[in-house]
Amino acid sequence: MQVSGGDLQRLRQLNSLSSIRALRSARGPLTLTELAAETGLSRGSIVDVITDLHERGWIAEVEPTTGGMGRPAKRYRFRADAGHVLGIDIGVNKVLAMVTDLAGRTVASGRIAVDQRTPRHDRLEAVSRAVEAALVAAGLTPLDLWGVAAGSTGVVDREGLVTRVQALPDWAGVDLLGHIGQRLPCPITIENDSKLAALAEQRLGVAAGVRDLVYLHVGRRPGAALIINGQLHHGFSGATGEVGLMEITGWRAMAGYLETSPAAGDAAPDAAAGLVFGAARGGDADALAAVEAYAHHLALGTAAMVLTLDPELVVLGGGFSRSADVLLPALRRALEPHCLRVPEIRPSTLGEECVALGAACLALDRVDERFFSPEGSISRPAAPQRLA
Amino acid sequence: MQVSGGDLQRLRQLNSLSSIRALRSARGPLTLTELAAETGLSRGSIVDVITDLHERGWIAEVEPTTGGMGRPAKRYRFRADAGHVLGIDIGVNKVLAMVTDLAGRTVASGRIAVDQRTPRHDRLEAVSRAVEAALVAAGLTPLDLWGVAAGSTGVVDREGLVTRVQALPDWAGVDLLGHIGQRLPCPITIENDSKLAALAEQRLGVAAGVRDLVYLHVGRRPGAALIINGQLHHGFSGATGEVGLMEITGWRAMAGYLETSPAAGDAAPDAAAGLVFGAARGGDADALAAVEAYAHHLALGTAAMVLTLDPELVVLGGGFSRSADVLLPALRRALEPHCLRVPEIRPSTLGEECVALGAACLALDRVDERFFSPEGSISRPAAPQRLA
DNA sequence: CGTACATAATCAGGAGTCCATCAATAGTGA
DNA sequence: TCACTATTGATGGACTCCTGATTATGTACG
Repeated sequence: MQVSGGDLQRLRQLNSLSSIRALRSARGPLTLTELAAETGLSRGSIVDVITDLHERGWIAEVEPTTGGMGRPAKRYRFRADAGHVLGIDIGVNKVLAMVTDLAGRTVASGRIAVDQRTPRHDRLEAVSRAVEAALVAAGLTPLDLWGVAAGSTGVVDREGLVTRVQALPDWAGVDLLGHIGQRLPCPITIENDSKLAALAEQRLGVAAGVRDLVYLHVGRRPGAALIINGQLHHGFSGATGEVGLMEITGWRAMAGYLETSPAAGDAAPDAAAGLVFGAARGGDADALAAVEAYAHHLALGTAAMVLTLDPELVVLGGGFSRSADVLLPALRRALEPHCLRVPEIRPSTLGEECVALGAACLALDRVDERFFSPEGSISRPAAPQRLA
Repeated sequence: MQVSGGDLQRLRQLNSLSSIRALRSARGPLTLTELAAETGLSRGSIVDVITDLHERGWIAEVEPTTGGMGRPAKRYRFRADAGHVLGIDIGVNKVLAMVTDLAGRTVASGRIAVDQRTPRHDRLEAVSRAVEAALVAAGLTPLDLWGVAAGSTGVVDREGLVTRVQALPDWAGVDLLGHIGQRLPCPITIENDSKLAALAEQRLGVAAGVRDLVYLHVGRRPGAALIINGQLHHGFSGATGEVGLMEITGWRAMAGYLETSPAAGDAAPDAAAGLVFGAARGGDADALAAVEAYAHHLALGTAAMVLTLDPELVVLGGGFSRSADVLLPALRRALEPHCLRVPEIRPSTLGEECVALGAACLALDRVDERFFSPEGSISRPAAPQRLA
């Protein structure tokens, strides 16, 4: 939107950008003719632009195909391996660092188990070691990273400070930006974990391409996140999707219906829900009642968000979403009386790596803003110069 | 974002755009030197661009100022009168059509009183006559309009169809797009009235420049609208801000606390609220209790939206906002127990023209997209050619 | 094996836009 | 009337893009 004209170099820069965009979003490599058609530029100009991009290391040539009529065309692809980003999930039970290339493909990862009682210092230490391991596995140094994003439980404000945490006793106020920034000299973003999971689902998962969605994290600690107009909605102080704080939704205690159900027997709290969902699947009356009660309260908070935003889709993520076959129909039934139109509800597909994946997506978004947007400066690439 | 390179004309187009943007957002007229500084272009290029725009009728020259040192500079301004848009408020009690220029200044308006029982056909007829009157007053013909937007009660879907109305018995399903389009040959947008009021407040009113806000329409029929990331949030089916549909908020009946309060005496329902707010202002216990009860329920729905979105601001509009001195503190108190952070709350400032003004803003946004955005085509202006 | 055909790459000429520079112009103030 | 100041106007050079013609490199077929 804010494109601000300029001189001839600027025009060349814009055309380089269209070419890179075309190559990035294309399925496979493209010929010069295809690129000309895609960008609307003439053939001669495309040749100029592409040779320039090739020299600067942004794109690579691919073997031409044989067997067609006429002279085989040179083919070019975007060099997704020209740079890498790091996505970090700082969870309650694990720390997962994941290196991806510029196309978002996972290259390597490092994972360290922790638990709810791991003290702050040790958890931060685990972050450093997981990052280290992922970098070693990918054969990269911190200097090769173009961006980093990390997800943490709790409310994360605009400055990257964790302001409010329930799951971890000593985690509030932790300066993740500072801790990670000490080790990695590149742009860093900190974000709430549910928000990153939502982003991952919208980019790579079950909500691919959906512009407005509500992500529900169903688990022992419920959460929610919003994607509005294709973008993560952060909110003024980072506290979006916190409808669970309203007492009348009953979100704070609703997991108790599952954990204290007779169907759970005397299983440990973190195993109870799975048992109850299993029993409900088998038709157990107690279990069905517990799921019904849980869904009733989940629906109260969900309805508040759905009625507010009128989203296209609701995505069910988090631990309990493994039992979506039981939970999803119950939730839909419980939503009916509240909503004008109950949106489609889909269970998450990305599994337990979704937060780290979402973090990588966010880091890639920042890279896009810096290098691949008209406001950015592909003409003066900071990192890729080192390719040459 | 989607700027797609191109040839030399394209560059000129982008530079024309920056110049027009600079002139539009400037306080007064600008000299060529100021324009060069603003756009980053060289002096010579600015001369080219500006003479071109001048010939095409987009800008006008103003008298040079005398009294300064050196040769007096030519000064140019954007011709806000190069085009006009129309904003229409199709309300329960009135139809208001308002002609504004491209800067959003009201040029003329037409207004026709109706009431809740006016049948559909007559209300549509009133729309036509109000538009006619506004155009006559402005000295324009339908061909001079570059865009129209109209606001109606009820849920408005993406196709401009009014799908769900409570206030007007026979209004559901009305084809406003068709009715207006028959008379006015230009792009037309239909939108919900509260949404337009919210937009007006964000552009011209008390929320100027705020990116995320919740607009509360407090009146006999409550409503809400959202502005997210600086843009009106329409939602998948147009039904955003409908938290009042949740029974537990009590929005459907909360106006009853005011209308049936002993402090209202036996005033007519539409006058009761004003009396009660007045009595509350004077300290009457019954009235205070009624306001408290009203605010309690208003806060339930508001909290749902605030917790979902974490907006920077809540704007209080609609009829009851005239009593914001009483209602606003009560609402803030009632929100406290629900919210992490109670956002700032401000009463609306635009008065009863706000829906029509918001409609004009929306129509202007569409004009901006068509003419003044990189995706648009200022190079091939449809309407302004007729200036010459 | 050689020729016809199809597609791609390359090159040259021409046009449009922007920039830097310098002289000319129109005011002010002594 | 004469300096001083800031703007205007004009010229040449550099860059990018487009068009059209020419050359290169593969397949198909007699």
